[in-house]
Amino acid sequence: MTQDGTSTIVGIPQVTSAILRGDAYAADCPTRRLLDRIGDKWSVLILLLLGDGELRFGQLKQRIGGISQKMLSQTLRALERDGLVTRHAEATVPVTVRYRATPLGSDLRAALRLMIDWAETRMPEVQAAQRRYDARVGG
Amino acid sequence: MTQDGTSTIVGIPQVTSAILRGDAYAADCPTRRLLDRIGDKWSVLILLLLGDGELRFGQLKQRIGGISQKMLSQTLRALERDGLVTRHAEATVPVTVRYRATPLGSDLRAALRLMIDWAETRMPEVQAAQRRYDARVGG
DNA sequence: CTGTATCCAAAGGGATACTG
DNA sequence: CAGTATCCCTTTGGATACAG
Repeated sequence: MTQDGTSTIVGIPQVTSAILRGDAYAADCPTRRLLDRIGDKWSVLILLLLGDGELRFGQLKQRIGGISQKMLSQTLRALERDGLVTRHAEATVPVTVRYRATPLGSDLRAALRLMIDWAETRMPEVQAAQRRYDARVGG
Repeated sequence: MTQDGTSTIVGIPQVTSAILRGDAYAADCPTRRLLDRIGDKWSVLILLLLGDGELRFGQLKQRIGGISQKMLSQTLRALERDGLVTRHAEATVPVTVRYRATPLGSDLRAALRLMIDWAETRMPEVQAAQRRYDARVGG
């Protein structure tokens, strides 16, 4: 901890160890950037879907309601760059592209599942809390 | 599955069961909205910090590098509304406010920890993948 | 200390058109 | 089919000022 109350962490800052030490999270922490990407709206859904095996671009697009071609393409490229999915293009006419999760991506998917399961099972409690809050604020 | 290829799910759509059925995720699925909020950049960090016990507004602000007063305030209110954190204001001068995670919030925090731990331990692999990707695309 | 309100710049992301 | 490029509107979020 430096004198101004923030910590300067070299190498790969570990957010959890920063917590244990009582340090501040560096704003430019690589782990935080990665966290932003993997917690991303579309990344979560794509990884979840790719747990079932290979899927084609169009299949992903169809099954993720509301995603635009641009965002799907963009997110897939980011996932590929991070080593979370692989892309295989077959030279058919028209071209066939298949995406699948890498072992690294599958591992992340397992962690994300927990978050998704939480959201699904706890949704009623969240909605009840919202109603209570709104009633309290509104009244 | 309706004829246009999308599914209309009533009540609380379950994304995982939608996957198992091969249905599309509804774009307006409440679970997806909740997922967006809990995967949010700031929510994750706040919940992580509140696992240690109570923290004051200023302490949170100090320990989360780069968060603005506006976003901290805004995110805390959203978390409170969802029943994930509680807010206790003491009528001191100036006022003292303490936040802590609810049981529901703590439970979510456990799930988020897995995601964070993944990010921290797998970061080297992700960075290696990025270098490989950039080399392949650049070259 | 813990907020809220406002302004405004920057980023996100949809729609559309086009290509191998 | 599976993208890329562009336009442009919308949302996000920081900075600042102000208040209980």
